[in-house]
Amino acid sequence: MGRGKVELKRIENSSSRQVTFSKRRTGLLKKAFELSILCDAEVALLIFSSTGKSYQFASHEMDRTIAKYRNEVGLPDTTNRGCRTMEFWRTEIHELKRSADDLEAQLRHLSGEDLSKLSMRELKQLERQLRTGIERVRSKKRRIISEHLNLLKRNQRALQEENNSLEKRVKLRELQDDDQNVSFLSFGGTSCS
Amino acid sequence: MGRGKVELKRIENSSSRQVTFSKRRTGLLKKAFELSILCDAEVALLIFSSTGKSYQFASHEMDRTIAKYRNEVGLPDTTNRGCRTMEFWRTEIHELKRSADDLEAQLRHLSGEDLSKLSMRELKQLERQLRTGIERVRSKKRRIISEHLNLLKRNQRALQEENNSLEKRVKLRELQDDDQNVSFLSFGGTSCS
DNA sequence: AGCTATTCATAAAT
DNA sequence: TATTTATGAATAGCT
Repeated sequence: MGRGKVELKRIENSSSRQVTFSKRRTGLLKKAFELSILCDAEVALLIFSSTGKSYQFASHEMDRTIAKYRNEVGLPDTTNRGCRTMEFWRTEIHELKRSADDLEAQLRHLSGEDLSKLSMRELKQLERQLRTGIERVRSKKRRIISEHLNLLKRNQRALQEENNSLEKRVKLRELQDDDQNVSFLSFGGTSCS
Repeated sequence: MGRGKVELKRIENSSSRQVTFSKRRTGLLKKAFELSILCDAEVALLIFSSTGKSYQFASHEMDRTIAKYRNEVGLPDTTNRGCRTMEFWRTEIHELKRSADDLEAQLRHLSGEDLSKLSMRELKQLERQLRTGIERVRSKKRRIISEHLNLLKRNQRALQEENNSLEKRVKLRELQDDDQNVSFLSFGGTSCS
């Protein structure tokens, strides 16, 4: 943004670098903040300028977020002792419960319940979502039915063919019987088993 | 950015929130990266979605940056651990996550995803549920629209009445003015302000 | 620091 | 989810 693209490499001019650092740092911190608010996310951001000055943002307790990171990455968390750990788990569980509640609310909405607090726009989104869902379900059903039909047809064809061949054999047999009968009648041949 | 401003508050619609989270997270990580390159800064960024998924960026070794932060903030870090109740919390969390997964699966089904394992009977149930849902949503929409219409009509009627009364007053005033003009012309009455 | 001309990011819709 | 489009934001280069 600005008057021309910028190549992604260290800005050599030191004062430009400083100015850009200042502007972009502000922008980055703002965006981190916005993400945490808009999307209910937990965000921690640490920035050190090349001259060593430090800037941070943390949507929650910084240590907590770092602990979470450590936990995620695998290493046991080095920040705290027992009691705080417990607090950590408690929060963790609380959040999981909250997100479960959220999921349940979504489910209710998709079932057409609890609609009273939704705006027109949200209702429209919901309807679109439901329409997409129903269309997919129907399409899946059609596929299943058509597969089933194909199967039946194939079976039918096979049965038909079997029928034909049996019929031929029967006719053949009848012809043979006739022949034998003829033989029998004509020459008094032996009986067949 | 995008089609309209966005209020800085948690996005209530969960799927919008998810989409926005995904987009903004990407943007934020990119900007963090650019800042570190362009300005030769040390940047660490931790992001956790509200459902607990984790994303990070670190221009240098993450632990190094975190240690730098701790040093900056004052508290040197401790490497202590050891709660035996931890196993309990772990289980607790595991169960919560499982039930959340369950809810998510249901949601996916209602959105027409992951249908491959469902039987015909289940698909039919799903379709019925979706139909019910969509019908309820539509009915809610109709109610809102009709209420809105009524409101507009009432307003319109009120405005019309106000118009009528204003019109009357204007006519009255015109009549009075005419009278005064007549008076003025006939008897040289004083001017009005 | 301010000021634009531009490029970017992204909310909605598809 | 990916793409597209319409718009609001961020910011590079100047002053």
